[in-house]
Amino acid sequence: MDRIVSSQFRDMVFEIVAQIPKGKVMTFGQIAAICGEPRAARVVGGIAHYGDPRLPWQRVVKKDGSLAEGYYGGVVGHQVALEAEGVVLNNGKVPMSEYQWNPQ
DNA sequence: CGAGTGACCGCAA
DNA sequence: ATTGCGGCCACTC
Repeated sequence: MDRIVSSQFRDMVFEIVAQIPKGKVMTFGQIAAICGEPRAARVVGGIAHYGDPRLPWQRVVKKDGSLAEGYYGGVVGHQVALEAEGVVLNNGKVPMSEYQWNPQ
């Protein structure tokens, strides 16, 4: 097991999001839980907003499969970005059972 | 430096 | 099913 010596919640989220493969999506709560704080889902959202816009935050969605509201262009732009990645949305939501990715 | 906000999640009524 | 509240970390003013 490799431990992230960065010891920064923010850096941890960056690594995880950056490692999400194309066509896959993760939830804020899931990422936060992997970072060690299953209740800091909101922190991930804040980091996403103030973090590196170059990271594929578009692959990060809510726990129930709905999309983020503060993404560039709104939920509409978010949906388009996901479809461009090869993710098919159903009823405006992502079938997590098929696209939710779990880090090794 | 202090206080407030934020792209969420889970539970309770 | 819907609404309201608490909780965590980082960043901005």
